[in-house]
Amino acid sequence: MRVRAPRSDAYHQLREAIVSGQFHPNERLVEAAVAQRMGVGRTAVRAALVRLDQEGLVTLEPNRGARVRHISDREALEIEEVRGALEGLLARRAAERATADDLQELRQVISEMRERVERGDALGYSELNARFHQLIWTAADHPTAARIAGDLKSQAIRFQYQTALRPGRAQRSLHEHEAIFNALKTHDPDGAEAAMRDHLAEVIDTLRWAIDGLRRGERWLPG
Amino acid sequence: MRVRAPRSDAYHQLREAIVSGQFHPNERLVEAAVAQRMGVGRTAVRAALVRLDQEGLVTLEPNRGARVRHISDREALEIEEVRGALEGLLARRAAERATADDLQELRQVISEMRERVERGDALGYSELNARFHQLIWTAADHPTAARIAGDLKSQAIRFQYQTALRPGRAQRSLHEHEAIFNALKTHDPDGAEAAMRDHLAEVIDTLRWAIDGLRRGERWLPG
DNA sequence: GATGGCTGGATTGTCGACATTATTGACGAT
DNA sequence: ATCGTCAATAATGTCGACAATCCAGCCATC
Repeated sequence: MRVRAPRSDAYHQLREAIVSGQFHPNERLVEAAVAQRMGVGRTAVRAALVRLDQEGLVTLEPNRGARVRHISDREALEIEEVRGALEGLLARRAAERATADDLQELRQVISEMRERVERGDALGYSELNARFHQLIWTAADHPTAARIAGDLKSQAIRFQYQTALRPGRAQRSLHEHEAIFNALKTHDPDGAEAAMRDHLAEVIDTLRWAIDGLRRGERWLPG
Repeated sequence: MRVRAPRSDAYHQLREAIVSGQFHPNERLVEAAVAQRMGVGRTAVRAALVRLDQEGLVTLEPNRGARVRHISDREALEIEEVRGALEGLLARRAAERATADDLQELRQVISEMRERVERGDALGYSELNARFHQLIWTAADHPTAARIAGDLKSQAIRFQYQTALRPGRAQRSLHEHEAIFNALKTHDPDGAEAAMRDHLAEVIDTLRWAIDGLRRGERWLPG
């Protein structure tokens, strides 16, 4: 088995840079500049841009180059809706086929989440949140749904803080996750899907609120 | 407004060729050959292949070139499951916001479908089926979900005959579509989603059956 | 006969050069 | 001042050539 080149390849490097926010939305990505910055040829950058365009992280206009894709508020909500539908499916499947090991790991994550909430560590909670969902994807064993859900998550990443850091959100989120876990534990597909959909519906509501708030000029971020 | 170049571009041409079955699954796509066939340069073909790879119609292995992606039976089922989830969402939204015009068009399609079923025109029915779903996407006004559902449909196209031409399938399919339409007509989101999910679940069952049948050597296609 | 390395042909990957296309800013006419 | 024209510049799009890689068939060896 061959170990893949760590991350010298342009696609992963550029993808990481975009997802981690090193480029602003709508920022232009000039091929030559990007190529130099990552120490690869322009050819590789071009290929990466095409992929990222198809993936929705970049927009590519003929003869006008590439920009980091700007996700509108409306689109962010759409993305979360689709994620809700997909994660519902994944939760259902996970409830059907989760192994004892899967459940054990999930239990652990839940308990760590509880801890983080108690000490008010919203960022740590957010990481565990991601981990929780990923464990479900693994248990569900449904590559098609998982791949699409992953792509969507990357696109919406810019909005995650607007929900995660909302005061009081973590507590409710924890309850929702516990409900999901309980359904998985008892291998209850309908329950798991319903709990997951409830959860994502809450996220969407929170996001909608946050967006409306921002639009009205409200400021709630620390600092 | 600018009219886009009809289809001289490699991506659309190649995509069309693959979706319409001019290349077999697993067939190798040699860049030079494809380029010549479509009268474009190798560069354009390369770009097209990268896009199609990301889109799931082609697999691209480093240094080993491109092949038409072979969708396994298992994956076809997965794709239909995801489509079910997405189309459920779309149906829900369509029920919420379908205009009188949308409903009028849908009514028309349904009545043509009825006609086709009566005269046993399975292929004509299949076309109307596609049209029906597309009208729902339009009414739902949800670009994100519609785009993804469209991509999935392209991937699974090879399997559509295995359900559509199954004897007796058309009648039941018609009933299911009528149920969906009734829910849309009364602006009943829950009902529309449920009806759509039932419909896709039936499709999946049929597909599962067809696959098992083929595996046992059964032949049911005309000719 | 099976195994393992070698070689030639075919194919993909990359680079640099150049053509094509947008964009910017200056300049002059109205 | 405003608009349109036009040249200068910067970036993208395309091509051909070459390097790197893979693969099939051949041959020597056991």
